[in-house]
Amino acid sequence: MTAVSDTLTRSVEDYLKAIYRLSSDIRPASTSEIAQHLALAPASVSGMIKRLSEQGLLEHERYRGVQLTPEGRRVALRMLRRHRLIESYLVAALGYSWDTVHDEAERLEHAVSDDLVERMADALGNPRVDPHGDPIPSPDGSVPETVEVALTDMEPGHSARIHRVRTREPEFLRHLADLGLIPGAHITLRDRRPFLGPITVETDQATHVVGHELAAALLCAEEES
Amino acid sequence: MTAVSDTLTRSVEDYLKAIYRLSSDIRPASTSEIAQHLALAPASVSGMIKRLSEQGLLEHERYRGVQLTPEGRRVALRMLRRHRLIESYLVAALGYSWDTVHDEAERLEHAVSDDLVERMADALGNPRVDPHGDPIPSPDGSVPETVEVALTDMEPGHSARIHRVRTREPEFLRHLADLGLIPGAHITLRDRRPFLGPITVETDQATHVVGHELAAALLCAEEES
DNA sequence: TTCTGAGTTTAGGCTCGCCTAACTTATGAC
DNA sequence: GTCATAAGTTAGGCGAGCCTAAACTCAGAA
Ligand SMILES: [Mn+2]
Ligand SMILES: [Mn+2]
Ligand SMILES: [Mn+2]
Ligand SMILES: [Mn+2]
Repeated sequence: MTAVSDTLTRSVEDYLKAIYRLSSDIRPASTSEIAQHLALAPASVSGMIKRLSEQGLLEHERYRGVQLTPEGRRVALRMLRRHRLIESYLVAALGYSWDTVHDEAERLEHAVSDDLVERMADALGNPRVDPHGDPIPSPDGSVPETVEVALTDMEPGHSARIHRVRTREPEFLRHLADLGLIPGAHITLRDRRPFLGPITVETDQATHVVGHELAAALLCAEEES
Repeated sequence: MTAVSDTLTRSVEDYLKAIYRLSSDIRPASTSEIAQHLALAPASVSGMIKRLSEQGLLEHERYRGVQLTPEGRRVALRMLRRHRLIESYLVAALGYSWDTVHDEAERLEHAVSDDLVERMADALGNPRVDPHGDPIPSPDGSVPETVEVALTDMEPGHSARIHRVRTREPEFLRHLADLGLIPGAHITLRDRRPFLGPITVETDQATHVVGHELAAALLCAEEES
């Protein structure tokens, strides 16, 4: 029983996670995208792609990009579960703040055993989302689907609950927390200026005018007003 | 501020830990000892020794062995603190048993940040020994000295408290726990047969006749009877 | 005092994972 | 339809970290 996942290096695990994020059923991930995401030279990525497709972890169409095989996806989701549970555990059990957990999890995800991950999950009561609102894949690799809309795509006057925050930058995360724009917060879109202009959003505590980029990072579930 | 410890690989950290264990002020660690301890070929160890002595982490006298420099010792003690605190945390916070924590700690020690280690220490109230009774070096690298004697070196009739258990083998550890021979246990040596013969030891619960090897793994602090 | 064998080192080879430089392919502007 | 250019691939190199095989060192036995 030498499962593929027993022999994977840290690099390989991070490649597969990156490709999972960057590709979809309809769109492969390009070499340069992957290189950018992992801060590597495109040539290095080409080399790794060759190895991983020979190992059956991804499908490569030359000059077109890559997609994960079912096996590759399995590994990616396993890493994602680890990463997000570790983040959750650090926040809930060790007093970390949501802007500092990512780097720690990025390393620990490769070092923990399945046993440890499940113990952390149990200790937390098997949470379904991590501190940033990202869904935690189940051990069998299923990811709960949710209907989410970016704050930039909502209509003025509509209300919603913030589900998820799409950034890992500590400064950005601290700023969002300062504004009360965190997962679970109830908000109403008050105004939206055209041409990527500022957005006025009301929380239960205050009203903020924020930039388009910030608003685009907030994924929300719309609610009846 | 590029401290040496920022650029060390997992391998290097494990080498330094091994050399810390195998050498003393009066006795260097030999190539073959290190190779044995890390399950590597002696030739591989020779190569690494060359690199590490060039980096100033150890002193090498050709054909004689190695000793840590102060810098090398600093790194080794930092790893030992990590290892033992991780073991302690896994047992105290996540329900691990003392026979299963070692392998997990052996990997995690290389992945955790100083911040995380100190958070775990705080969560546990800064313990001074790990689940096996091994002392946890302080952040500044000092190790509490204790007077310990192996059960095999005690005189019949004398009483003691078990301080420390010198093994990492899960089966051995489970057996010791079954017999109640764990750190903190109060014991009295009843009989000691010559020529590495069996040893009769009495705990507060029962009396056991154990082999010499087992008794040699129990480090005790003698008490007045 | 020589010799021999255990222990140590060197030499050479391998994979992984990265790099830069040079080349190849696909694409879309014309 | 050509062709410039962006994107992708190949070629070659390097360090880390391991290996085996061969050469060397040294201490103790003869
Ligand atoms: Mn990672
Ligand atoms: Mn997250
Ligand atoms: Mn280790
Ligand atoms: Mn221990």
